[in-house]
Amino acid sequence: MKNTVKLARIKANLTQQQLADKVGITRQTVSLIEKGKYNPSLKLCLQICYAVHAKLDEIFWIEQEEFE
Amino acid sequence: MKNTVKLARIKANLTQQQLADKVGITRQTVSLIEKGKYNPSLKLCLQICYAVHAKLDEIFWIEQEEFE
DNA sequence: TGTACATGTAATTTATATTTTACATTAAGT
DNA sequence: ACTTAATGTAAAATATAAATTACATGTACA
Repeated sequence: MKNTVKLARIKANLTQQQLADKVGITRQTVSLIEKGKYNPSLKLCLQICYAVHAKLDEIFWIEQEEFE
Repeated sequence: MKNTVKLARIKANLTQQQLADKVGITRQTVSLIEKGKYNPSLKLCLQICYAVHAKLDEIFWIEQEEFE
């Protein structure tokens, strides 16, 4: 699950730990999501969006051609 | 997890079963997602988007104020 | 009537996201 | 050198999404 969470997080000036705290998940989960190794739930995606002031498509959209 | 999947599905002229087949999930899962009783994975959200020709924010975005 | 389609939903099982605990690496500051 | 913050990652446990099976309702249509 490729995404731009890392970029958005840095733009929001947050460490993985700070983002994790804001969202209420663990730092490990943030790390794995940024690395594209997880398929996060919609709820989590939305919470990340709120934390970094972005919308879903900015961070999580993947064109169908490059999906999987 | 409120969303507009049902609307988008009907606009795309698909039954729950047809959408389920396109996405590769069961009809029950589609029903439960439409009813907001599931918290679908990002992968599933994207596949639904592709099937109904929409983007994530059109179907799954929830403003923070009305989140949960 | 009766049959088929579309949908809602419940119980159980299975797959997998996420947590927890833990250890490693790198870079910055002392 | 030493410490600390930030990050990557692995193994085992837990939580939960999703599948499976099954049954119920309403509607349209013969």
